[in-house]
Amino acid sequence: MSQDIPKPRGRPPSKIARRKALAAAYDILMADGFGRISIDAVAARSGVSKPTIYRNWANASEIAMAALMEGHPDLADRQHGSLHHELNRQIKDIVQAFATTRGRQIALALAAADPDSEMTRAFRNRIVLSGREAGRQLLEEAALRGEIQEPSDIEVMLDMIYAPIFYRLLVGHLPLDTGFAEALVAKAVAILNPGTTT
Amino acid sequence: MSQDIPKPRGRPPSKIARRKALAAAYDILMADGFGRISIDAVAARSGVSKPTIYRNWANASEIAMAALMEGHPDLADRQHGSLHHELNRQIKDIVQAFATTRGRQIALALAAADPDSEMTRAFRNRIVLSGREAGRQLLEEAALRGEIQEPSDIEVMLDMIYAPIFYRLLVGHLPLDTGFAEALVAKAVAILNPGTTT
Amino acid sequence: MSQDIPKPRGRPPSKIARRKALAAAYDILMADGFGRISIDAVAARSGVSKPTIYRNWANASEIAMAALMEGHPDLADRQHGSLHHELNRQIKDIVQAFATTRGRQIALALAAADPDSEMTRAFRNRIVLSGREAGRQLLEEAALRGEIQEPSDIEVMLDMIYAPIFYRLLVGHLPLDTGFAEALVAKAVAILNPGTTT
Amino acid sequence: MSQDIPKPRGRPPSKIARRKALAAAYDILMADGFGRISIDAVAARSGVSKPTIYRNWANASEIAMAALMEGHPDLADRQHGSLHHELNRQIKDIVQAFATTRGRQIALALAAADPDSEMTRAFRNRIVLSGREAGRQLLEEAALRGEIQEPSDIEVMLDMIYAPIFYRLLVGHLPLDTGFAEALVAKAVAILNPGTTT
DNA sequence: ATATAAACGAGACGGTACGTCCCGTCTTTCG
DNA sequence: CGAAAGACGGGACGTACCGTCTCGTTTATAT
Repeated sequence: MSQDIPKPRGRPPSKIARRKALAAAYDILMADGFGRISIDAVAARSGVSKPTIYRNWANASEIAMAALMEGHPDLADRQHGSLHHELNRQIKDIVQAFATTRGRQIALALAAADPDSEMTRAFRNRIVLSGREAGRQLLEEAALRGEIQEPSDIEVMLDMIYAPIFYRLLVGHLPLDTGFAEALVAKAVAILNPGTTT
Repeated sequence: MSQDIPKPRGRPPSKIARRKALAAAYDILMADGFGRISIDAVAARSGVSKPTIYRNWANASEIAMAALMEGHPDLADRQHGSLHHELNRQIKDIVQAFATTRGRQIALALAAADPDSEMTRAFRNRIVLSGREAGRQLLEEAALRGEIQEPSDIEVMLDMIYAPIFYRLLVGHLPLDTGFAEALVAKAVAILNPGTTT
Repeated sequence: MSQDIPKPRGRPPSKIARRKALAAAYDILMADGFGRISIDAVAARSGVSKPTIYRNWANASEIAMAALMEGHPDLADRQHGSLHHELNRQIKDIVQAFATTRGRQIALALAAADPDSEMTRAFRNRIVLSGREAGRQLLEEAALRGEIQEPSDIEVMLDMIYAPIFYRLLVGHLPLDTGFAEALVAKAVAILNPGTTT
Repeated sequence: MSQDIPKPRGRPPSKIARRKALAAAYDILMADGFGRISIDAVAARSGVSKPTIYRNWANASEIAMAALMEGHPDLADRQHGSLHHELNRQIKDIVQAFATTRGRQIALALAAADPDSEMTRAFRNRIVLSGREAGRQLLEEAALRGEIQEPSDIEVMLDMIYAPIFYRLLVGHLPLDTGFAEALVAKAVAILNPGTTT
């Protein structure tokens, strides 16, 4: 039961223009940082006109988020292994993905974005919360396997695992590295599996 | 042991101007939000001239952070009680302090600030990390009392306790309320005191 | 033999904005003088934005000169009569045109202008030197009629006739009036037609 | 013929400060031009404080004029010779003095100055009109010697001789050089001494 | 084929804010 | 007690982007 929209009359939106704008935005983000992105800069660098950019995105934050979402690595490729092992692998991946220029730009983009925007919600879900959701699955499966008890307050638990990554990235008081990732996972597993001593 | 700085020669900086500018900046933050603060707006609202503002702060972010630091509640007034009780009290205070317009502006200001600026470091230490440092003291004292073991990886532990507050504030996926604070503390104590079941 | 300029692509410059800015600049010149003109003042008075003004003129001097050129009376309407008569009429016209607020602003604008600017050259030719060029024609025609000899050093001769007007205007040591104009022409004719006694 | 002012009461103004300010102003004029002089710049370069400068001069134009008057060459050292010879010598001196950076700054200073200021009048008389007054003396003496007739309209005559120098300096349509000086003098003498053919 | 409609680039528009410079004044300390 | 030092309110500078708008052009569908 496909939707019955009559084919639009005029010239269709150019996907080439869209792609060129996104590529230029991404380049600017990597080269100069989120604070230097602007519609004018994207237009100048991409050769796409400002009105066309505004037809696709509402402001500079949105095109930045769109550029950061494009080609975002999917960290959800789960495999079989112990919870500790799987969580360790995932957290390390996320930490590595965020401990880059790109990660910093992601954090800045999220902070600057209009929290009520549709694009912001999509960005938040696709980039910031996707790892957290994958983590929820890991926990639920581990509980099904009987590896851990069904955790109470799972939302809080997930925040305690995934928030520190974002926190170190933004606050910058301590490094965001593999050692941190391992220690974080160890602590998390200690709560989930109270038998083990930290 | 007073420092032997020779008295400065010229007209001293006007503390009145400083105060007026900070007050205007604070008002703008509360009324319109961090994204709408600007040197022009602060100058217009305060009656303080733009050059004078620039003599005191380097840009709009800095005066915003300064305004948010001024009169910041000191959450470090420790008392005696069990770790759980004290931590609960402190986290609830912080959550209440941040679950306001002001808290949101603090998070935005920190995210937008130049991470290498002196003012940013001061802001981070005074506002974002001060609660975390007080928490470190609580943990260390509890260990001395034998209430908990000396926690390994204390930095990661502290991040797991304090990061989720900031995380919910910025990401906004779940509410930042008293229930959350209690659950957070319960989880933290469970790690620190492995005898108890979650 | 029309030029083959391809039609310009984008939105055409608004002639209304241009006109409004020039009118405001002219008003300021007449009311407050050249020393008080500024891009900010022109923008405020005209309702035209500063960037638009900068798109049309490089600085305050240029818009002042442009405003003074607009609607400048053409003093070159020659008629038939003796050299003395025609020169007298022309010099009197110029003196009258310059012995006003507008004349004073013209002198100030020329003195303050960047001497290498294109606009300055146009202004100089249209306003300051146009009378001098008309004078050159009068002299050449009088020589053709045999009324005077072909004057040697005609450039110096023209300077001697037209410089004193500008000189009195700027230096202000003596009035710029009709009597002066007549005496000036009498002297000039005396050089050109050496038969007559001064 | 000393004036009878009662001796001033307090500490006399520092002539050293005055001199340092004037020297700095002169340096700026020569190095950067009239358009770049400012009280701030003079204060910074001279080490003299702004209030002290304001005690001596009313604004930047005045200190510029004062600096240009200081050490101004006196072109009035008359000698004996024919009018043509003496006038030629003087005009050449003036042209040489004005055909320099300094000459251009003098013209700009005069154009920008408040025409009603006392300092402006002094500057005008000392710098711009002093040559003209010396020229008047040359003419009067030549008339006494019977070398020329007593010229009618001597003010206009003087303007015709001295205005073209200033005119070429400011308008810049033709060079200000020795050839011009000689042609100018030749024309002038031709009027004053109608016997000779131009 | 030929309208017609929509998206395109180019580019000017009014507007806001930037960060700097200089003005002329005022307040404080020093010699 | 005047000079020096230096901050003050004020105002203009020239630039960068904003988001909108008018153009003339191009590309597609519908007649």
